[in-house]
Amino acid sequence: MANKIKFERDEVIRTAGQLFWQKGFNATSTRDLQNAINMRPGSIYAAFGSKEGLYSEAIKDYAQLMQGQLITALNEHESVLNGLAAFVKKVLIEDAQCAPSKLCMLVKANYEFTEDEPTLKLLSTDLANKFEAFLTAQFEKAQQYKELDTKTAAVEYARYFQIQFTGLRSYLNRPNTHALAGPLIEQMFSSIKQL
Amino acid sequence: MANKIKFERDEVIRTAGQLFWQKGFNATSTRDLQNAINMRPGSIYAAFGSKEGLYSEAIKDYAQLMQGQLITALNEHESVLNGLAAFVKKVLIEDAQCAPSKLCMLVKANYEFTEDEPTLKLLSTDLANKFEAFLTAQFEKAQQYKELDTKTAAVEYARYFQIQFTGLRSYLNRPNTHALAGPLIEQMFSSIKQL
DNA sequence: TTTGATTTTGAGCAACTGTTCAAGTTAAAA
DNA sequence: TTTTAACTTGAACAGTTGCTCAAAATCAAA
Repeated sequence: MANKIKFERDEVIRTAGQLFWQKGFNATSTRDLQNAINMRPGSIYAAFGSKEGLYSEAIKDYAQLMQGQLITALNEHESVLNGLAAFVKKVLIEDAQCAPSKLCMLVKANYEFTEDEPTLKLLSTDLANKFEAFLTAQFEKAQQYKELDTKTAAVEYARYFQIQFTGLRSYLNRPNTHALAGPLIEQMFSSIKQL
Repeated sequence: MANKIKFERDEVIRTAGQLFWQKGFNATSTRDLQNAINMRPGSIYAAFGSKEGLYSEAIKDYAQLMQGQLITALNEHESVLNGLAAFVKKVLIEDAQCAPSKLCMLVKANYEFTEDEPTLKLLSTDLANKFEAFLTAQFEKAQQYKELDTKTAAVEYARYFQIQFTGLRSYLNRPNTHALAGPLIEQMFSSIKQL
């Protein structure tokens, strides 16, 4: 007894997310979004409430997608550290060409949002903390498997990993640095083992 | 034979820079700037040409200020590594409270600008490269003073330093992480020495 | 085939954006 | 004191922004 929704919600969120990831929240206009997802303002606002609402869905989707990629990489390797390295290589080398940005969308959010966008600042912080918790669990596993020393707490490994990963992505965002990706990833993991 | 300029150019650039540093380029409106520097549009555009022009001056000023702080820290310490550590501590611990942002304005620029802002993207890249060159020179000095092994090239030390520093600042931008600053800086420098 | 709840459309609003420029103000030089 | 080039002012413009809402389109149920 009604008209049916004519768009695939997940697909729309994914496409909008690609734009947001590339240009950031502020630099993405609602007209940009309308064109990208091929929806008129009325439909967008009926489905997502606001530009902020759509962005929220998009960044949550991104975080879930990333965690999914990490889980896949971990499943494909016996060693936790090898799984983590495979994930980092996939993101920084394979996906680097086709992804909307070389930077992590979560970190980009962390850079963009200040106290005058409290909702989105909080959301990005929350997603980052959840990712850290997931990483910590993985490093605990690595310690159980005797891959890493237990003198350093798992959460410290997780922090160190994120600092390395974020710093590395930021550096590789500069022009003409692609060739450095491989060696710098090696360096990253050898320094993790030395922690 | 004229009216005199009534504003201190350097002071205006500094104040505008603080706003840009805090909110980013896109989120800072020209009205925000007008209020902050207490100038009317006509004067601003006569002096700086455009919002981009003012931002350019501001980010160049920031880079120079930072390099000045680093030089000061290096002069106050016999050891290059101790000088670098003092600089990092000053930025991440002392200045962290009062600075407009916990993040580096150059890196923030690197995160914000895409190919549709080619001028500012290029400028931020250029300033980052110049900072790397300066850092490389310092690590060369550290090697000459036998503070660091010469097996690793100075430019690799400089890259590693930047990756650590950027990653660390990004991490410390998260809420409730201030207490971690000290230990993480120690960790950073012990890992540099192990490189 | 009609009904009616639901979704889609897109013109358009009010606020904000970066920027311009004619008019006013200033102060050194004549 | 007058002149005049330089600087400041702020109203206003044209374009963009996020968003609304009445009207049109849609389709399952009656």
